[in-house]
Amino acid sequence: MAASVPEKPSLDGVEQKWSEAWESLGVYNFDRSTTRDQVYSIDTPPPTASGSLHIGHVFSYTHTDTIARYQRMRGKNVFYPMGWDDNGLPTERRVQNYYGVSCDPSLPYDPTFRPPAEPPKQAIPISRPNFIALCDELTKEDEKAFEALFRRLGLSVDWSLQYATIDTRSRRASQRAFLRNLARGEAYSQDAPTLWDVDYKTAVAQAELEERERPAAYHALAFHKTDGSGDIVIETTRPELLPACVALVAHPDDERFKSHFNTTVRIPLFDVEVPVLAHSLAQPDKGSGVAMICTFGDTTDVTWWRELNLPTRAIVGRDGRIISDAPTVITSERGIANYAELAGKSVKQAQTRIVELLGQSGEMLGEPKAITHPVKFYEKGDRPLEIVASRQWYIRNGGREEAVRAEMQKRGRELNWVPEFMWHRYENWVGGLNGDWLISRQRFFGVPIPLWYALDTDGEPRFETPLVPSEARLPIDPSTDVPDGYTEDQRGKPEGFSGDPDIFDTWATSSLTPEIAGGWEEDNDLFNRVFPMDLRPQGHDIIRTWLFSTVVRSHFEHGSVPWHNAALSGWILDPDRKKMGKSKGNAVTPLSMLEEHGSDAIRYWAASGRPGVDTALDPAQMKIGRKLAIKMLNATKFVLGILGESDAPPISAITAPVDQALLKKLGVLIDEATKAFDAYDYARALEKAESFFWFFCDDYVELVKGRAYGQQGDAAGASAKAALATTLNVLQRLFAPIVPFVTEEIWSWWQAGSVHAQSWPTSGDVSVGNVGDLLVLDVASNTLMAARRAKTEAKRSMRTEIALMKVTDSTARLAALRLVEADLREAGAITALELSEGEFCYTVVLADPV
RNA sequence: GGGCGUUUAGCUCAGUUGGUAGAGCGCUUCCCUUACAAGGAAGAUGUCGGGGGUUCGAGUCCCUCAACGCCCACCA
Repeated sequence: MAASVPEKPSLDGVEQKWSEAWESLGVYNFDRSTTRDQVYSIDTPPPTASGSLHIGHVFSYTHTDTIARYQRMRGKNVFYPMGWDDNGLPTERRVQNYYGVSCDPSLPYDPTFRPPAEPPKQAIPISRPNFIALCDELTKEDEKAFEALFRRLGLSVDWSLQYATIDTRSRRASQRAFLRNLARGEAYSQDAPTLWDVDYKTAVAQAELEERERPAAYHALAFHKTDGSGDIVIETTRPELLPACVALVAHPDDERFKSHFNTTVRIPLFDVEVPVLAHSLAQPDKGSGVAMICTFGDTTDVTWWRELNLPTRAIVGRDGRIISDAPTVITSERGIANYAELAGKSVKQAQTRIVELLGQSGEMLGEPKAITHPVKFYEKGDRPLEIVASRQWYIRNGGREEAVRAEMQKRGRELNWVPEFMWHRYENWVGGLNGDWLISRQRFFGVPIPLWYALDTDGEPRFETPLVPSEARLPIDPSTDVPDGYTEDQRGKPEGFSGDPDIFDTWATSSLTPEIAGGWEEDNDLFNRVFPMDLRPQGHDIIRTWLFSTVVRSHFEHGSVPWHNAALSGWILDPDRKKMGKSKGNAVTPLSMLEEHGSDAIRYWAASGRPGVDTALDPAQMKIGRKLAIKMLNATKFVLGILGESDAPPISAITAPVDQALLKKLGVLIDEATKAFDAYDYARALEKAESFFWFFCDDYVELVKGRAYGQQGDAAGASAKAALATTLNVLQRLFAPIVPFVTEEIWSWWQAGSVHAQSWPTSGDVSVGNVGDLLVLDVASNTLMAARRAKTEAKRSMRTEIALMKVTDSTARLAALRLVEADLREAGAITALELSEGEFCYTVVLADPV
């Protein structure tokens, strides 16, 4: 078809022009009529809706998009949905502030409730369903902004395939999956010591921990032996837990303490008698070699408590304060008085006070020795975690059963990890689990645990036999919905029922993204066409959470891995090589970068980052991307100008040796790019295509333009034109996954349809038979370069004529040179040519200045 | 303490069955060449982290050490 090239090609406005065209043409629509083997399905990460997108999102989502576009061109029907993670604490906090409301799950649903126009000073308590409705409303706005940015970035998502992790479909899937876990015995509740955030007042899972170096101090405390034979001195960083002490412990082989085992001592200040016990976890080289076990100071205490069958004497409440009632074992007068000094104080205040008391009583030896040590925090929290006993729901994940752990590790090995070494992180994590997956949270905004409990005659819940809704009723909210066989007026009454007040942790729902996006049990026809999915792209920091939990759910529900490939993206580093934190003031908004450099340039930068490799935020790389896009505009315009109005000759017209060589080189490029994309290495594909493209522009086009204009006759011209047209066409397709806007623009100048709907080229497409010698191209390039060098070194214009070129080279290379001699002559690289065999050497004589 | 990754030109990084060190940026010099001056051409630049080994030959394979980064671990 005749080309229609703009007078002055430009990148201005291509993002808007083409993203609108793609939407209206439905270029990226998923076609649900195809079978599983024709589908390529992607479990897109749902970004957190209440944050803001940062450049890291742009980076990693671009990687996925290049794969999606490649697979689409390979003829796959790409299932590329978008989710929004609007479920969880960030949204909860935002909604509270934005509307001036607070969630009270004990309140009934009010269908007429509307928040006031201005948030009131005093937060309005509302029911959980009302609260969720507001969360839904507010996150919709954020999601629109995110979608606009992703569209501008050129993500080839099918925007009709959207979900939010709090929407009805997700809540239903989350509750359904849980009820099935419950029915099969994979989910259970247990009253047990749990890591607890005292500010959020919720239990926290192992996967959500992080350690922070905090100042602390060793306090040396003397425990008097009850037999009067002296003292045992322990060192502790948490003297305030003395009333919760249930034993001392030392290593069984520690000679210093062997004689003390199974004797008793009295706790300083409180006079409670506790035993001295032996356990192999006690470390002789730590502190004084003997530790006090409290319920509970840290996770080791929990292990000791469980394995040594110790009693529970909890003193830290869920608000992080010392509870008012002293353990009943404290009976001495001073013990009761000392406890009263601590009751109601925060842990920190209690520590200050107890150190004073210990000083007065003389039971602390010397001054506290300041240290810093790692302390466990909830990753979103501000105060150290406490350990409190509470009833929580768990899903088995291998943390307590070797057999389940082995199954999870086997699933990990079934995945193709990109890059491969990321698998070690999974293996490491699963191998190090020390408890099952805690899924319940004492928060409001999230998917409610879909259970009620029958109340006995005393009004106490029967936790062992929860009341379970039928799947047909889902999603339910037990705070307002009523179990079958009961009426609302029985809520909270003896012999009545109560709803489980808790919600699922956000990972308990997002571990089901393949099921939610794929329409599991809602649209099984669709689900069977997309599951198990082909690709899970995600950050390597959430292997232990999102990736692992998704594997756990899929393993139990479907008996398979949830996807076949897991591609882990790297971090964006700021120019100081530090991980770019959202709190860092230097964070540039993605939109401003897209506006400044253009979407293709940003994508080029992103695609230059190898899979899984941390990459610096580098504006220089973006500028190169923009330069490439502009070069593509200009080169296309030029080549189309050479090709003229009539159709380009077919590939069979390619007869000139240099053209045959070009096609051969092009075939090699196609194979390399294909192999790279198949291995999820978009960066390598780009690198290869880019270097070919610059060679094509700088050398090949320069070399053959004269012949293509017809200066060596029609047949020779047709050969050049066919090679130019074929190569241009192929290059546009090869670049399409990386820089979709400029390729669509230049494709539209001379081809019908969207370039993104074209097939991926194969080396077979460009084969001209077993001909073409790459040596011809190499020699031609060398000759062109020798001519340019001579002009540059003589500080002469590139228009300067070459009077004579003497070439000494091998027989084969001289033969190759003769095959492009005419083209070189027309390109101005030679006029007179002298050839001789020998050591490689070019001598160039320039014409005299005019 | 365990695991993983990184270490190649001033900077950012390629280097895939072991075979004479690469790209881009930056730098120097030159050129308005009717596709491109927000461009083009050419040039300079490296004990490939250290040490040892295998080999005719090692940036590439093996051992070892070091630095940096990340993950994990029972952190009294």
